[in-house]
Amino acid sequence: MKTTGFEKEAVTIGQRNRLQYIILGLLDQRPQTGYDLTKAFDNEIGEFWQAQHSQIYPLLKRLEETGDITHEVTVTGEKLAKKQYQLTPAGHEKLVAWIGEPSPELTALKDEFILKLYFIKTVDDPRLQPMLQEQILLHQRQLRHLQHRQETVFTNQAAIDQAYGHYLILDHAIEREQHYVQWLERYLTPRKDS
Amino acid sequence: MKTTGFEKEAVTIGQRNRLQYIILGLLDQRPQTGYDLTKAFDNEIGEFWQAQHSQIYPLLKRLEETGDITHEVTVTGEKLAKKQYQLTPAGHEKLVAWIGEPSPELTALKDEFILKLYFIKTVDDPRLQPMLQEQILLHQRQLRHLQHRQETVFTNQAAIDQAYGHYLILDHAIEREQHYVQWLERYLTPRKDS
DNA sequence: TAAAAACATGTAATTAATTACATGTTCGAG
DNA sequence: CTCGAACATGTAATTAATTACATGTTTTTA
Repeated sequence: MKTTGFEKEAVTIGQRNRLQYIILGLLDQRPQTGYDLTKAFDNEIGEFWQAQHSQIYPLLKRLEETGDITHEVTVTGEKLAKKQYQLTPAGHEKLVAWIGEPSPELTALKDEFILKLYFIKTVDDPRLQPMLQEQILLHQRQLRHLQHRQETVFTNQAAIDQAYGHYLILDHAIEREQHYVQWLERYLTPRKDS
Repeated sequence: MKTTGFEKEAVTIGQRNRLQYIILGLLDQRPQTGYDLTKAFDNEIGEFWQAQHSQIYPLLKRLEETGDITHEVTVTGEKLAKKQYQLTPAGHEKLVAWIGEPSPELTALKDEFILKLYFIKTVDDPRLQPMLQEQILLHQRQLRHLQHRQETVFTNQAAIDQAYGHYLILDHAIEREQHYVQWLERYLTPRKDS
């Protein structure tokens, strides 16, 4: 691959760019604009992946160049032009291929609290208990948020059957937060009543 | 901050650069070389943060410029010069300040398997069960690895007392993997005996 | 009806992080 | 004594991701 001299002409997308697959997956559900895709990260996708519009718009352009998506312009009102993107057959294949690939990598979790904990050397460090308390509040809040999402999104069995994967990951996230809180509470020393 | 004209002269390190604190924290334990720090990511730190030497060496240079660390050169054998880095009082303060700050952000977990699951729409999708099986093997392996680490690193109470935070995060990681495997197994449909 | 919020789309600058390039030394095993 | 593994330190190129800059339209609400 180093001797052909053609590599620079190819529109290449980094192998580890997983955002592109999220975009393909979202567009597989229905045609959407860049704005719509951006909004999706405020809602369900936001629970497990983050992206801003400044990353999405350029990527849409690249995906169109690689032939994975196309767009058509629709005009709302007098002059506001929206670009509705949709998958091409090639884009759909690419999505299916990605889902079918093995996922042999462990999550690279980058939890700042865990990082700080590592540098707490002794059980009686006065910073430990306040840190645990802060994290309990944080994760209890996240747990309530996730439970609320589950209650509002999956109100009946039909909703679960139509978006089973989404149901699974929300269920997984809820359990993860429950266990996180339980773990934190186990190491929290109750404060004395004064 | 936008009108002084002096900003460009300051050596600034991005606010979210948490690798610098890992380096400060590791150097707080004992003076070390860039190579030693890199090795630390192959071992315990590697469980929850990743960095290559190509990121570490330039950062050591910047931390020295900002006055957080200093180094002295020691020669091994005939001519191999090692740079032993150590914290300055300013660097120590910076580490302490960071640990003392609140950590109000949730982990941005970027789990490719979870991402793929989101796009599985129905319970009878033939890709689902193989995906669950693959992840069970992956997380069982990780669980065994973590348990082995715990058994070898924390062989007695004294070891726990000296590195309590490390003990906590290893304990946390083990429980997280246990729950992950349990969760996966719950959705795994047993294969029929043929 | 005026203002604010939401809709809509982009680029620029910077930083973080990975992969590849590049070089040389020391130590231990065979 | 030689060869390979581990020690040791850097830079370059690329990609990913965030924050800031930049502009304009439509809809809702006060």
